[in-house]
Amino acid sequence: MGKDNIQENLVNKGRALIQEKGAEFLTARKLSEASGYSVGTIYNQFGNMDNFILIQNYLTLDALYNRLAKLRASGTAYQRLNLYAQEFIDFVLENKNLWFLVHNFHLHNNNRRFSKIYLRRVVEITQLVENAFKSLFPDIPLPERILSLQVLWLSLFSLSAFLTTDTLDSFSKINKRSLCELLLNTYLAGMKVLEKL
Amino acid sequence: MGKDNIQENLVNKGRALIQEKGAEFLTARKLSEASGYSVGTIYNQFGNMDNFILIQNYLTLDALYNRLAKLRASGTAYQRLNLYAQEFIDFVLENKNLWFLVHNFHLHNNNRRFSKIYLRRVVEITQLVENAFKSLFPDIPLPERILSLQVLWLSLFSLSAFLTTDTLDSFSKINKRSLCELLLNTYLAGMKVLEKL
DNA sequence: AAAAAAATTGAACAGTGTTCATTTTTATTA
DNA sequence: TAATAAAAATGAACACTGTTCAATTTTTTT
Repeated sequence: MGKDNIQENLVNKGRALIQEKGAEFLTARKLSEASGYSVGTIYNQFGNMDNFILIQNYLTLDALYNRLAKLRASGTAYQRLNLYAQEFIDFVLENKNLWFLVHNFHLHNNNRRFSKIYLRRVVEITQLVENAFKSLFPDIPLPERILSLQVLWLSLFSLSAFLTTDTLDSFSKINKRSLCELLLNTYLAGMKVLEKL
Repeated sequence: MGKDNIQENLVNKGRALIQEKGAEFLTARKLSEASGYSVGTIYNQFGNMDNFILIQNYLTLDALYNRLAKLRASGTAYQRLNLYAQEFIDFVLENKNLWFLVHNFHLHNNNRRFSKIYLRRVVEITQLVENAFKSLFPDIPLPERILSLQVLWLSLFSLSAFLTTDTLDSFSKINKRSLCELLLNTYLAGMKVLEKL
């Protein structure tokens, strides 16, 4: 098949496959057929399928970061945190299959760690929110503020896995969007109280 | 191999395998070798491996429920909620591989739903906590209280996936136990505030 | 003891990720 | 340009999945 930018072609084609048909559809052979490159070429480019998925997840986190970063200067700190949450939920719902893969992979990956390549993105997103946190909770010392932030962000992150599937449909008729918003608002209210103690 | 209670033998042997060697180790052939029964016998008993895993997860949730139910009558409502959380965290940390499988499966299952067989257990655990909630937040109307409860429980549930792996080690030096406890206490403090509005 | 029914088996099928000798393409040299 | 060397692309083959089902073994009934 075509000569230049094999890696880019494969990444784009694979991304389209995931978005259209779901993360489970992505196999080396299916990607080979869909892209026109041989299975061997995929392995020459990425080493193994885990690395390929890692790149996809990096791109997904990158896209999320860019969406959130746009809101960097909007409203008060409290408004901004709510806008971040809204945007986060929108992003996840718009990219269910990609987001499913992010959750899916970090659970299945052999070493079960955030890979360095996308740990950086996770940290960057955390720092984005930390700026809003700093204004909102000036009285909480930095270490504890970071801790509270990490707990909130990880809670929303892990809870968002449920947004990508219909797992919850049989458990509760709860609206998925309000699920995350209720967590955020209740948690922030709690922080505000605990701040003053 | 032996005649009676094939199903029970397979479930027990499989459970030991998961606990000792991890969920990834459990395959039809490995279970066959370890148990002495043929692969075909496994399929005669369970139909497919998904059903086998479903039974394992049911047993895990059953064990969790029993651990929590013991605390049913202890302390004040607030104390009890903290005891529930403590016990929940202990259980997860003591049964990492089994709990990993619970999370793992509901994400990978084809239909991506809580199966009926263990949805009931999840609901039962929820009701256990709802009793403590009722005492703690008498002023919140039932529908909203249920909602808040489901959000908290699902947050802790999804967050607990991180307790089963070392995924977080590169993200934060945060103690995993305090992770869950901070979520609980901050969320409860927030509910207490929002209750009075 | 013979026949019928039930239970157990494991080779075989289609799928997965992955490897690597072979082929093809590209770049370099004469 | 032709011959040679280096690099890149290939896909059959390997070891592993879950799953099936004709053939075997065991148990039950007659």
